[in-house]
Amino acid sequence: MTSSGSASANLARRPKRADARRNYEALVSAAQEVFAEHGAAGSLEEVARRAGVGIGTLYRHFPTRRDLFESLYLDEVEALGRTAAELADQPPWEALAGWLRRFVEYTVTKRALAEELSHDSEFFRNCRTEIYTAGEPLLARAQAAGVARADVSFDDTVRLLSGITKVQYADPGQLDRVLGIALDGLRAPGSADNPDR
Amino acid sequence: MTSSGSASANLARRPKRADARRNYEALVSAAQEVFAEHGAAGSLEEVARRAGVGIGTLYRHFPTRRDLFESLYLDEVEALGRTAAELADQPPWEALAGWLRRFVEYTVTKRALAEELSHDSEFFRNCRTEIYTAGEPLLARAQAAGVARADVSFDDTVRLLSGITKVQYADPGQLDRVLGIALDGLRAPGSADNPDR
DNA sequence: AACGTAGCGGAGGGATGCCTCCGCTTGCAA
DNA sequence: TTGCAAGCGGAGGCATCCCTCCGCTACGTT
Repeated sequence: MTSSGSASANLARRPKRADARRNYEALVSAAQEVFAEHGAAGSLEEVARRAGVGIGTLYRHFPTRRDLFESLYLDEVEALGRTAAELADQPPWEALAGWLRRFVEYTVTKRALAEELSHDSEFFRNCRTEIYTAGEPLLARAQAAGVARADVSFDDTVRLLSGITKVQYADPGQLDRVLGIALDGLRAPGSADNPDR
Repeated sequence: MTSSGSASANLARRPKRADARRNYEALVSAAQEVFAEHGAAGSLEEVARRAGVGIGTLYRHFPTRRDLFESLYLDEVEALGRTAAELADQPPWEALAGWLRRFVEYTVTKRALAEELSHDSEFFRNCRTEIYTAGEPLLARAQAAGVARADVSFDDTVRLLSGITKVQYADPGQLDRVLGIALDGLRAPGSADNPDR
């Protein structure tokens, strides 16, 4: 199972022997660190090093770089889908804004995903689909309710937010401010209940 | 002259012998291509290859990677300064928006700059300063005139726009739309003359 | 306690990048 | 035309990364 994958598949891949699972987990979190720091081009040897594990071990668990990416992101992408479901009973704008905030919060530590999202691998095409399935209705609903501007596609939105995740900020507050600007730009011109500004 | 540099310095560096100047120019434009494609980590050997020049030649003209960056960006950063001056007689919002659009247009083909702008080298600190000197007053003026929201710093603005330059777009129209959203978010809530939406 | 095997680590070959060094080439001044 | 310094190219040493392979280790089972 190397390309299509859904949640259960990811779980099923977790190895069973105790030491193996320990290493697997160490690798995943080392990889998150490394890719967050250096982007998708981060070195696999550094990942192994940081996980305190031989390079051979990394390659047995993740025969290709892509396998490693999959394990990193599949869970999170699905969580994004769940978040969308949970937000369904919020008012349209709050639902959209909440989901987008979650989107940024998620990818900001994982620039590699955003980086890769435009690339053309089967796996990432699936991730894209899953994300779009989750988020697009939220935008549509907000637009239908007249609280999000109508001349914007979900794709536009994702790219805008992806960009936001890609730069470094002086402090978390700045990210919040910048994100606030973007969300505000997304808002329909007349739409009222202006919260905090 | 490897660190501080202003316009004339950059011009002065241009070599005089005909073949040398030819190579220098080929290198600069090859470097623009390569860094636009691969980001700041692009390979110098690829630059030399693409310029049709030996690697030794590259290193004589640009002893360090940074020297190469300087030559690429100094001119452009200064052009950004000049643009700010030219826009000074426009209404506050148009001046700000125009400059920011120019900023994006400029960096979008040169992600490397945005990438490096946060790093801590003397040269890029100078670029930053120059950019801030050019743009900050435009924001201040727009804020004073009540057409740009007041709770935003110029630094916030630059990061937002830097982010926008960092993702790939399906077509130029999309970049325009996304940029439009961002600029709209930057706008003061009540500010009237809504142009195109 | 003993054993079979899943799992481990890292040596090492191939590729690529960085940068230096030095013998050859060539533009141009006289 | 000639001479020579400025300029050129690329071989090669060093570092890093990718990925494979194989002898050793130790987990969990019986």
